[in-house]
Amino acid sequence: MSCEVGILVNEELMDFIKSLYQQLFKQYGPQGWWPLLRLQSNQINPTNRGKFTGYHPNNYTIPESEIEIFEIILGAILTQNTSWTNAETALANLSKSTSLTPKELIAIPIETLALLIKSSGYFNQKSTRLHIIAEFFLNNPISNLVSLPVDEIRIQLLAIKGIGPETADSILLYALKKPSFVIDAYTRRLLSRMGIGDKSWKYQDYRMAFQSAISPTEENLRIYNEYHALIVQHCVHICKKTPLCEKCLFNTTCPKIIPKPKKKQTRKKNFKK
DNA sequence: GCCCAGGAGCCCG
DNA sequence: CGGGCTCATGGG
Repeated sequence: MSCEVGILVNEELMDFIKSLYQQLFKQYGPQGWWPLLRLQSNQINPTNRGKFTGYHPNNYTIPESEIEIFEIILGAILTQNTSWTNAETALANLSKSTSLTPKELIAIPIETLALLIKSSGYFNQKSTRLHIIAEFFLNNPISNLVSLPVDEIRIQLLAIKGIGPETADSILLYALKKPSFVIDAYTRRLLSRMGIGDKSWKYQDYRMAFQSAISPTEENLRIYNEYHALIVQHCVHICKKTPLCEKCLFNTTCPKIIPKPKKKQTRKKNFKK
């Protein structure tokens, strides 16, 4: 199925991808990604955090300002390999100490930044990377960036330390409203269990499969937005690491290809303590 | 205590 | 180019 210049996406696969979207949307409805702090019904505090109230189903005008765009960009970094709950707490802390602008973010010392975002994990890495990203957006104003073609913005984002393919596509799609399909671990898991792809498939192979089936146009922007969010919704609750196939809407059609015994998460031996 | 969460970079053969 | 390691908190 794969070749040197990427996978061959045939008609059957494209139909599958289009059909998968229809079924997910019918099951779960509009998801309203990406969440914003201002849409939280209450301020984040120890009792309401993690309730994911910042979503906005059926409202595709979000984000509405450069501040909100930058908030999404920061959130995309903070949530890397981290639950949104922990990233959200970090973002709320940041917003209390600064307006979320590149300029003000750079003014915060790295050490201070690290303390503010502690809850998101990897705080030493992420604090330095937030500085790098803030500097990029200071030198490359969003108003200029959005006028460029999506592929060109993507290349620029990927050149920034701390932004890999998934984060770049999340920023393009949810912050900059550019049609770039987001692939994550959930997407790979869902597709592989349904018999699509194999170990040779890389990020770009999955991305191209989706983008061949649903072309990256302005009019498909909403579908890109919802599709990724729907996959997350489905995989968090049903197609989990240990899947709940009995509750799954694809129960009768999915081949349920569950790969090998999962290897344990690497854990640092703590000798000095 | 364990596993996991909306990854990415770097190093090494 | 692929595999393995590192980063690290908070919730279940």
